[in-house]
Amino acid sequence: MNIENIEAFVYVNHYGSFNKAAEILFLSQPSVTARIQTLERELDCRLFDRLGKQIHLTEKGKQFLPYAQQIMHTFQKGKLHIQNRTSVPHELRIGATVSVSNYLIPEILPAFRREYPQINIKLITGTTDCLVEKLHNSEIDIGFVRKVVHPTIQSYKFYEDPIRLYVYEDHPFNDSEDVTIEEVSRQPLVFFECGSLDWMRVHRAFENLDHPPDIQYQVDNSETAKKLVLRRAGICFLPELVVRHEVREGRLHPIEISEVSGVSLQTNLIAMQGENPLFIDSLLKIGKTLAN
DNA sequence: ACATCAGGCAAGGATGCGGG
DNA sequence: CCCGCATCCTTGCCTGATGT
Repeated sequence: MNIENIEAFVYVNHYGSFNKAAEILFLSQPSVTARIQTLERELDCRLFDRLGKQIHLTEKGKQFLPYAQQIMHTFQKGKLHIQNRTSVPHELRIGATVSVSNYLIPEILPAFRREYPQINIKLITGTTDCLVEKLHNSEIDIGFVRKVVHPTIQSYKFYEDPIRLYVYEDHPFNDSEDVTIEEVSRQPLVFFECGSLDWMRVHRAFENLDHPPDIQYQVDNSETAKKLVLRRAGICFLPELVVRHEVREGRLHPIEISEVSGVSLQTNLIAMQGENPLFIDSLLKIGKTLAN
């Protein structure tokens, strides 16, 4: 058995391309082909279906993949363990937006540390643009940001946070069946402005009305917005993560508004192309558990 | 010295896509 | 529909490193 062949298999599957995997592994593409073929000979089965330009995992490939990932994972952990005894501890520098830092990071990092107890984590908070720049300057290894499209950056959908209207404990909307955007517009509103494209849908919901919404406070900080609602200064559209504890304690209540149903705030995990794939895989797995 | 193996280069076949 | 081009993977051959 050869760890390099398994590594090639994991990377080819991850990138869906022999070429891309070769680039990442600093090999020529024929070498990757050779590694996959060697592994296929060793396992006595085809791992990929080559359908013209596209490749797909075969059934056997799908069955083998979790074992291959496990081997890679264990190897990486072992390597880190040995390295940590002789060199400085490994550090992972994570960049995150303020809201991710406040609400997602505390949920993610304990689980991540359980997987990589040897890794020290450094958290850097900033805006999406600022974090993208830091990633390019190698000041951070990975980032949790809003949507980013850039040729040298790999972006993964990490977490989708539904946006709902939240009201305080004894607000009249708690007893209403179907609250309309028209009724919302007549209530004192706290407007949390986060600048994301998805957020524009909340704006547009008010545009069709014949009068403007009663926005009494416009704030750029979700924590401030939430506290204003808790102090009954108004009601507010907020991402679910921001108010999770208050909803659990019964201090805030979500109200479904059909005009803005399905609106959510997307958090993406970004890294430079091909870097830190194992950490990314682990974090994406942790991200999936958050959604449940 | 020879065998073996990994990896690179170049050529070739297959496929996808856009334009005429 | 056909053609040209780009892209992707495979194959054959060569080279260099390493083991026997």
